[in-house]
Order: sequence, then structure tokens, then C-alpha cells
Amino acid sequence: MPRTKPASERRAELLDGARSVFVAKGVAAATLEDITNAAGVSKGLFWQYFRSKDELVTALQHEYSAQFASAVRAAVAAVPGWPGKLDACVQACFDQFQLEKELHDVLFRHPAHATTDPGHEPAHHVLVEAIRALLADGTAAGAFDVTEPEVVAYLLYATMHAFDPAFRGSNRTPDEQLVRAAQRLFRRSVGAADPEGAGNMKEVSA
Amino acid sequence: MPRTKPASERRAELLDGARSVFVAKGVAAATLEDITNAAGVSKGLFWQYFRSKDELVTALQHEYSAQFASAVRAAVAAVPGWPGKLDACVQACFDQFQLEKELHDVLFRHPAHATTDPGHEPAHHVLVEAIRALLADGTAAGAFDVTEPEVVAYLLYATMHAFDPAFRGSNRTPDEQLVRAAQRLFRRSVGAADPEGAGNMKEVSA
Amino acid sequence: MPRTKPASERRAELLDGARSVFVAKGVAAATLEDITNAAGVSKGLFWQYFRSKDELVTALQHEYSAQFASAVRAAVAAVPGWPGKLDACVQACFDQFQLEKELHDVLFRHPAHATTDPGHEPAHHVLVEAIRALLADGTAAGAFDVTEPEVVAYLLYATMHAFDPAFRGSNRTPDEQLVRAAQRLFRRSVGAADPEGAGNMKEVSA
Amino acid sequence: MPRTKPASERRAELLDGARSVFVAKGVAAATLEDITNAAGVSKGLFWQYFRSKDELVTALQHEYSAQFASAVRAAVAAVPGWPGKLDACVQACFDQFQLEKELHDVLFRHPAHATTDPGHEPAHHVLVEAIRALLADGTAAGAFDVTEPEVVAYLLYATMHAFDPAFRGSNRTPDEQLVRAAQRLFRRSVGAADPEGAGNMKEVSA
DNA sequence: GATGAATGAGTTTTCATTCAT
DNA sequence: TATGAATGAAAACTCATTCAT
Repeated sequence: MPRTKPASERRAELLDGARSVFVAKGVAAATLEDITNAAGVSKGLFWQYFRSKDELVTALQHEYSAQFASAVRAAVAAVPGWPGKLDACVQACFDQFQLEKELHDVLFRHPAHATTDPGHEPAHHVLVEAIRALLADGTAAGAFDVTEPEVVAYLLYATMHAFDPAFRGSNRTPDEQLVRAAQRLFRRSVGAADPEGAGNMKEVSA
Repeated sequence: MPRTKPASERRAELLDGARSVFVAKGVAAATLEDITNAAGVSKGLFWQYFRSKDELVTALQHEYSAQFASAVRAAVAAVPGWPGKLDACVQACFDQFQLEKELHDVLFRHPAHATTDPGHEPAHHVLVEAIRALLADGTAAGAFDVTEPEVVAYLLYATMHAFDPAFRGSNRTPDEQLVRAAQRLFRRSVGAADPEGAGNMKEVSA
Repeated sequence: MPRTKPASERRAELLDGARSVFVAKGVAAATLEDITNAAGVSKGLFWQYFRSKDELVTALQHEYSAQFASAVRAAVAAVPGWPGKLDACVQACFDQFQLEKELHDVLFRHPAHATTDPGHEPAHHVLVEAIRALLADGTAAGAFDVTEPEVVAYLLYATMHAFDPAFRGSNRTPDEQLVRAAQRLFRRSVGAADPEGAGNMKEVSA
Repeated sequence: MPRTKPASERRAELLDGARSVFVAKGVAAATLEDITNAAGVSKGLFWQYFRSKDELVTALQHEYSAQFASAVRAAVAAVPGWPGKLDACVQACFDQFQLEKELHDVLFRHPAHATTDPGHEPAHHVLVEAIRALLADGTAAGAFDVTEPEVVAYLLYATMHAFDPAFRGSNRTPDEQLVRAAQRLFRRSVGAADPEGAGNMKEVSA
């Protein structure tokens, strides 16, 4: 004996249900019935909100990416100083991957997340773009030395996946150490001084 | 009507069939019948060589990783000079991703490639280890400045996925430019001079 | 947002919507939602006017048959002379089948139009009856020679389905020729002279 | 615990099962599981013999039509004399409709039996063609007077559907009488004398 | 070893029908 | 009266897996 609810609420319930089922058993293994059960609705209702499982996955991916990017942007904005912003960017990415450890994996390793899927691209892009802006602005301010911000941003975006729990696999580097190392790598990559005791650069260039 | 063949040959036929089917329609969409058809053997024979589809996928992943790692090691060994080795490592990774564009994607984006799958780890590890050795040796030789080779190697391994055609998605940077940028990034990361006209490092450290 | 309307109008809207949907995609493929959409009413309203899809189909069949029969009766009445009436009957049937080419097919080939459906019988019957009356009256008037008007009417009724576009299938006889041939066949069947140049009968009986 | 059987036997079992289920509950209402149950095989086996329900229906239609046509041809061939052949043709059609009363209806009234279905046309055609040949040959022999055998054959083919139990509906004419009337109608249509006591023709032509 | 017919649980999807508003 | 969100029973179809030959 169901009660009518606003569509946005139902949709959210379905998305929530899907998220938890996906995390629990993966996208491929999750049946639509699992999802509607988790959402507490009947099987048929699913098709009033999504045309297919893929559409649901895509919706979840968008949601995820949007949140990720905005968290990064906020973290960068909150910190003064270019090297600090760079560190904050790295830290924010790490935190985001920690936030819902399995979700990224389950959502983006799925084959549905095809190369050519135009739907997800913007999300990726928004994060690459955030990094690019950081590099370009820092370079313009004389703090960084990056001649091709677009390309470097893209490479660093790839690097960030080292934080993905699924990607880390058996890598047992402690979180703290991994983040510090990444920050140092990012700083060097943009030609900024190492975070603490900046002796490194000098020695090399000497 | 094939007659008896040596087991290793049959297994290879099955792996070849699977590879082509996986590339053609993805791992999830490929049925075991597709695979045995492609291999030119009967359906039942599959079970004599693999316990499940997942085992087959894993075998293919191993094959792939092993080849990848050995290609990288060979490329590194073939070049003299530490910065040159680093560049060669980057270039070899790029070339490997180009070699069978879709195969990596289809094999490793599949959910079967689970986080905790212990079967694939060695392959990852062998490549990370190759990079680590390069960094440690170069540092010992005074050419690089890397204090935590394990961690940096892992991070750079992640960066390398920027070459994955599936990962690149809409990124339209020309191949040549992408490789050059990656080489510069790697050099900087290890504290070596930029490939050409090493002015960058100096300016920053000045 | 339609407000209250007279029931008969609503019912007509529903019937119209159903007719167009049925013609467009067939009875089986048409969903009640298609129909209510086409009618511009809500899904739930359907149940206020029809107890089931079958009831709706039956209603449409009745409508169709009633119109068919009355068109035939009118055509017959409009023409003087018995052979002329017979020709007119044939022509009217042909014209009716042309009128809404697909509708008859879609409505009466549907399984819902079951053998034992007592609902459609009257319609058939009214047409058979029109033919029967024509044969009986013509015979009484000495123009036809039909000893069992009921049975012959029924047989000729069956013959008339040769005009059904769905029945014709790949038959490529031009319309004009088909009608002429049918008229000749009907005339002969009732023992009347061939329409033009009545030599045929004589030769045979000679 | 199934036993392997020759494909043709399995296929026949499936066809037999389908035929009985279709007759029992109609094509639309019959589920594939009903059919496989009736055939005594598992659900999945169906798809090894037919690609879809429609393909099965079509196969049954072909089977039916082929048998129908050959029965008619045999009956016609067995009788000497043109009028006798005509009568035999009518009788054979009637007998065929009696043979599996509901099957024709259930098979051909189904929407799958679409107008444009090229698969069934040959079957129709083979019967029309048998009638056409009869008319043409009889005319050539001077026994019939038919100027357009193709068209008349097609019309008489339509007439024959009066024998279809589903078509007859509430028509209560005794079988015997119906067949006699049809034979008389056919004879008249082709310009041959009435079966018994040929007075009719004479009176009319006089 | 090799085959492929047979199985049947499992999945997505549809849609007539209800009912709280 | 009119609405449309919600239901859930079916139904078609898939495919990994078995096993008699």
C-alpha cells in the first residue's frame, strides 16, 4: 500500500538504493529488483524514473563527478598561496576517494562507462579544468612554471587515481605518506619548491 | 571436426578467441559460446581449460601485464643514461597502450578485475617495481633525487594511465605532445633536468 | 488539464484515440496508455468507460460493422433493377474496404475477435442479411434464381473478403478488374446474366 | 534428465506442443513455457530451434498451408471430369477445414500473420494456383467458361473461407447443405451446369 | 579428448489495473 | 470526475554449466 511521493524524492530513493546495492555487489551483479527492494518500491516503478540500468548508472556517475569536482574547487579556493592551493587540491582528491571508497570503483570501472560515452566526459573535464586553471593562474602569477597547463593538468588528473582504493590494490603506503609524496610530486611537476625544506630543487639544479 | 590437440595449443586457441571476442564486444557481453565459436572448439571444451569466465579473464590479464612489463623493461635497458631511461620508460608505456588499444580497457575496466583480486597484483607490481628500480638506481647514481622510490614509482605508474585510450576519452592532445609532456613531468618529478633547454629548473630555484 | 465533459464525448474521444493507435501499431501492441494518451485523457479514466481492452475492441468492431452494413444497404437501395442492385452491393463492399484500409484488418484479425464472441455476430449478420434479402427479393421478382438465399448469401459474404486489403496480400489484380470480376461472379451465382454481352450463359447451356 | 534426440524429432515435438497449446488457448495467450511444457522439454531449448514465438507461428502456418494445398491437389487429381474436379476441390477444402477445426483460425487470425508477411504468401498462392489451373484447364477443355482464371480463382479462394469454423460463427447451415451450395455456386461461377438436374441454367439463359 | 543438446535459474521489461488524492 | 504514481504478476529471452555420447 504505497503512498504517492514527489518524483524527486522517489528518484532520490532509487538512486540511494542503487548506490548501496552497487557498492555491496557491484553494478553488474546488482539486479534491478535488488535496487527497487533497497529503495522500498515495486519493481515496475523503476521504469518510471529510468529507462534502463545504464541510465541509472550514468545518473549516479554524474552525481558523483559533480560532487567530486565541487569539493575540489572549494578546497582550492579556501587556501591562500599557490603551492598551498596545489597541496589542497591533492588533499581534496584524496579525501574524496576516501569518502565513498568503493563507489568510484564500482561506478567507473563498469563497462557501461564507455570511452565514448559523451555523458560522463563533462565530469572528468570539470576536474581537469579545475587543475588546469590552478596551473595556469599559478604560472601567470609567477609561482608555477607550466608551459602546457592543459596537458599537465590531464596528466596530474591521471596521477590522482593513485588514490583510488581500487587502484591502490595491494599498495600499502600509508595514506599520510602517499598524500605527502603526491603533493611533492605535484609541486615539482609545476616547478614549485618542495613543501618542506626546499633543498631538493636547489641540489638538483646546482 | 577437430581431433585431439596438445593442451597448450587448445588453451592458446581459447585465449586468442577470447581476446578477439572481448575486444569486439566487451567482456560482459561476450558469451562463452562466442568464445568457443571464435576458437573453433565445442562449448563443452571450455570447461576443460578454465573453471569459469573469470578465470579466463584473469589469465588474459596476466598475459597482458606480463608482456607490458617486459616491453618496458627492455626499453629501459636499451637506453644509456638515466634521464634517457626515464624517457624510454614513458615512451614504452605509451607504445604499449597504442599496441592493442582496446584490449587494456576491455580487460581491466571489467568488474571481474576486482580490487582484491590477488591474481592481477603481480602484473601491476612488476611494472611499478620496474619504475621503482629505475628511480632508486638513478638516485643512487646521483642522477635523480627521489627519497621514496616506492611511493613515487606508484604515483608515476598511475600517471601512465593517461595514455590509456579509454582514459583519454575526449582529451585531444596529440600523441607526440602528450608523451613529451609526460617525459618532462617525470623528469621534474625525480628532480632531473627538463629534456631540452634545462632553463626551467634554474629559474624556479633561483 | 481537461475538466469534466459529457460521458458520451469522453467515450468518443477514447474510441477515436484507440482507432488511430490500433491502426498505427495494431491491437496487440497498443497499450492502454497509448490509447489514453492519444485521447488526451488520464490513464485511470479508461476504466470509467470500458471494463477492459477487449470491451473497447468489441465496441470498435460494432461501430465498424454497423457503418459497413448501412453503407451497403444504402447503396443497394439507391439503384433500380436487380442486377444493378447486386452490382451495387459488390461495389459498396469494395468501397467500404477501401475506406479505412487497415482498420478492418487490425480489428477483426485480432484474436480477441473470437469465434464464439457473440458481440460481433450481429454485425456480420446484418450484412449477410442484407445480401440474403437482395437474393430472396430478386428471386421472388423472377430476376434471380436462388433456391437457398440464406446459404448463398453467406457464401457471397465470404467471397467479399477478397476485397480486404489484408486478405489480398500479394494479389495484384487492379481494383477495377477485381470488382468487375466479382460482379460477374455474383451475377452468375444468382443465375442472372453477365453484366455486359451476356453470351456466356448461352454457350454453356447450349 | 534429458536424453539427446535428433533435431528433427525435437523440432517436431516442439511444433506438436505448440499446435496443441495454440489450439487450447490461442496464440497470444500461449506462453513459451506452456509450449515447452507441452513438448516435455526445458524452457531454454525452445531457442535452439526457433528464434522467437513468431518464427514458430510462421513455421506452423507453412506446415498447415502446405498440407492443405496438397490435400486439395490430390483430391482434384483423383476425380475425372471437370465439374467433378470442381466439386472435389470444394469438398476437399471443406474437409481440410474440418480436419483441425480450430487450428486455421488460431494460426491465421493472429496478428503475426501480417498482410505483408512474405513467408505465408506462397502457401496462399499454392491454393489459389491450384484453383486457377483447374479453371484454366477446364476452360481450355471447353467445360468451363472463365475469361480471367486468376481473378476468379482468387475470388473463389475467398469464398472457401466460408468453411472456416471461425468464420462460420453463428451460421447454422448443416455441413452437407453448405458444401452442396458451394459446389453449385462454384459451378455457376465457371459457367458449368448445376450439379443435379441442370434446369437452372437453362431457365436463366432462356 | 571432444562434442553440443539440454537444462533452468535468473534478468530485464511490459502493462493492465488500482486507488489515494 | 479526473488524475497518474504505484503495483506486481507475467513473459520473453539468456547463458553458464552439465553430461551422455
